Amino acid sequence: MTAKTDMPSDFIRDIVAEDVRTGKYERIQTRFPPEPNGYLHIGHAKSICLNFGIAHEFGGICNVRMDDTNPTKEETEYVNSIMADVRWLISGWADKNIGGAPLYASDYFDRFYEYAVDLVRKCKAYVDDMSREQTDEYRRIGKESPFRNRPVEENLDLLGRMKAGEFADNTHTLRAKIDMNAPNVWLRDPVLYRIRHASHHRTGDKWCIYPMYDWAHTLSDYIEGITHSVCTLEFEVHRPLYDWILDALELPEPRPHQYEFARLNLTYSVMSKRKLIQLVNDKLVNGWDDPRMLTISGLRRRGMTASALRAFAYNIGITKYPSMTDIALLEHTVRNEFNRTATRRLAVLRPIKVELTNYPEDQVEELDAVNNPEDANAGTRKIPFSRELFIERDDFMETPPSKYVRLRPGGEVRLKYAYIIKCDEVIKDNAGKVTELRCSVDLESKSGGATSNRKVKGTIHWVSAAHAVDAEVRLYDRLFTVPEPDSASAASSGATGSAADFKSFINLHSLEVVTAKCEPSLAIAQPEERYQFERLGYFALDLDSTSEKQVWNRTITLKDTWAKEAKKEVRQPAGAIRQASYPAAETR
RNA sequence: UACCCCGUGGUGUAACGGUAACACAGCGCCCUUUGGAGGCGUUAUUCUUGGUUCGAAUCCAAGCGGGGUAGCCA
Repeated sequence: MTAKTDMPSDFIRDIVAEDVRTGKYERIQTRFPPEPNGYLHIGHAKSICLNFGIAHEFGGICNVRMDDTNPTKEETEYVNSIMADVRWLISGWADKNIGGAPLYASDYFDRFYEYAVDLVRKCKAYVDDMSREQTDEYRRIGKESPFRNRPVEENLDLLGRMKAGEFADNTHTLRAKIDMNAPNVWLRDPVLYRIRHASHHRTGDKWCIYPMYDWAHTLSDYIEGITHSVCTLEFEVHRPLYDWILDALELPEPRPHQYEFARLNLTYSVMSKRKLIQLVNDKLVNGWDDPRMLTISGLRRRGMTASALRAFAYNIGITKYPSMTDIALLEHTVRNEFNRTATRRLAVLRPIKVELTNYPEDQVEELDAVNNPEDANAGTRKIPFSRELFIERDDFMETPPSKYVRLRPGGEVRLKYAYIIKCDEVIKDNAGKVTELRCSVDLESKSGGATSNRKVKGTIHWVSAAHAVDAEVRLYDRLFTVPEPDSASAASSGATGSAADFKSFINLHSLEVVTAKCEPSLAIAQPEERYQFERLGYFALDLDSTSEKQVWNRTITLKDTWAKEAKKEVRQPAGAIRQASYPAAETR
C-alpha cells in the first residue's frame, strides 16, 4: 500500500517534460549503455528503471546499447546475461519501449572513424606520438604536446597508418585539440583513439584502433537520435567534452544532452562491478547469480520479482545527492508486495516431533486453510492433520523468557487452522537435547468446534509427520556484517595497518541449509510462484530443484518483532558487554 | 592541490519565493487462529554566517562538510 501509483517525478523527468512541452524533440529517446564486462546489479536496475521509465511515460524508446569499445575487457557471455536481465526487469511493463535490441557501439566503428577524419580536417584533432606517461604528465601540468600543431595532411596520413596497423600499441593516439590550460582536465586534449592490436568480440580483427569512451558514447547517442543521455555522477565532468564533440563536428540539431544522477548505494552491501567480480573469483559466493549477490540475476534467483525491484527503484527516487540507502527499504518493498500476492503454506524449517497422545492413532483429518488472508479470491485448501506432527524447534522453550507466547512445559498453544494443544511431557536424548514432545489436544477447540474461540496466547505452524514432504531450504542473510563494508574496510586498514578489505566483513552465516518438512500441497509448486511459509518468510523455488528434490530459497523473512523483544530480554543483565555478534535473529 | 557537483529528521525523498510533508527505521498502544498484516499514536528535519525579499529549505556570496574527476577504463 506504500507503493506509490502516481507518476514518478524527479529533476530529470522535469527536464524531459519541459522538452516535451516545448516540442524540442519529435520523440523522446533514452538509452541504457552497459559495458559488457560483468553482470548487471541493482544499481543498474535503478538506471534501467529510470531510462525505460522515461521512455515509457513519455511515449518514447529506450535503446540497450553495449558500450563495447575496449576489446580487452568485453565478452559475449556478458552481453547475454545483460539482455536477459533487462528483458526480465522490463517484462510486463516497458516491453514496448525497448529499441531493437541489443545495439552495439562497435556497429558504429566505421562512422566513428569518418567523424574522426572530419575532426582532423577541421584542425580539431591531431595524432600524438608521446608516450602514455608523457601524455599524463603534460596534461597534469597543462603543457602542449610537441606534436599538437602538425599539419592536417600529416595527421590524416598518420591516422590512416594507425588504422592500417603500422604502429605498435601505445605508440600513437588521436587527440582532440581543445585547451591544455582548461580547468576541466577532460578538456586538456583528451585521447579519442588508442591503438590496441586485439580481437574484438564482434568486429574480430578488423580494427586495431579503438575509440575512447567519450568519443564513442557521444557519437553513439547522436547516431541513435538519443534525446536525453542519462548517466551517473562520475561523468559530470565529461559533459563539457560531450558538448564539445557535438559542436566541433558541427552536427545539426536536434542534439542529445547529458544529465547525471547519483548512483545507488545500499547498506550491508558492495555495489561496484570490480568488487562483485572479486566475490565471484575468490569463491566467496557461488557465482554471479548467487542469491546473496545484489546482481539482478542473483536477486531474481533469490525470488525477487521484477515488479518489486521496480517499486524499489521508484521509492528511492532520483537525485544528485550521493546517498546511502538503508537495505531495509528494499526489504520493506519486497515484503509489501509479497504480503499481498504470496500464497500461504505451512512448512517447518527445524522440525521437532510432537505426539498428540489423546488423538486417535489412525485418524487423518483434512482441515481448511486459507491461501491468502490478504486476497479474498485466493481461496482455501485442505491440509492433513494426524497424531504425529512436526513443529518448529524455536516454538518450544523449556524455560522461556517472560513474554514468550509459544509452547512451554505445561503450556498451551494454538496449532494454526487446527487445535489447541498442551505440552505434557518433554523427551530428551542423552545429551539433554529435546527430541520429542508429548501433548494433549483439546478436541473441541478445532475451528468451528465448541471451544474454538478459547483464547491462547500463541499460534504456531505445524506439518503432519506422515504427510510431510522433505525439501532443501536455503536460508539467506545479508552478505556483510557491517552497514558500510567499504568505509569500514578503509577505517580498519588504517587502524591496524593490515590490508583489511571489504571481504573481511563477509557474513559467515549468510547461508544456512536445512531440510524442511513441508505441507503436501507444496509438492506441485512452480518456480515462478511466490510462497509465504507462515510465520517464517517468503520463499521461491531455486533453479537447482529437480523432480526428485525441491530446493527453496528464502527471499526474505517476515518482520519479526519477537526477535527484537527477545534481544531486549537478553540485554537485561546490566553491564554485560556483548560485542554484537552479527544478529542473526534479527533477520531470521 | 585544481576543477566540478551535492548538503532537508537516524535513512531515502517531497515541498519549484508563501503553514516543512511522505515513506522506511525506531518507540508506545490496540487488534490478531501468522509475534505477519492492519489500525492509532509518537520521537525527530532545512550545515553555518551574511545578503536580497513583506516573506527564503528554495535566490546570491562566503565558509564548513560530503562526493566526483585528474586512464591510451567505462
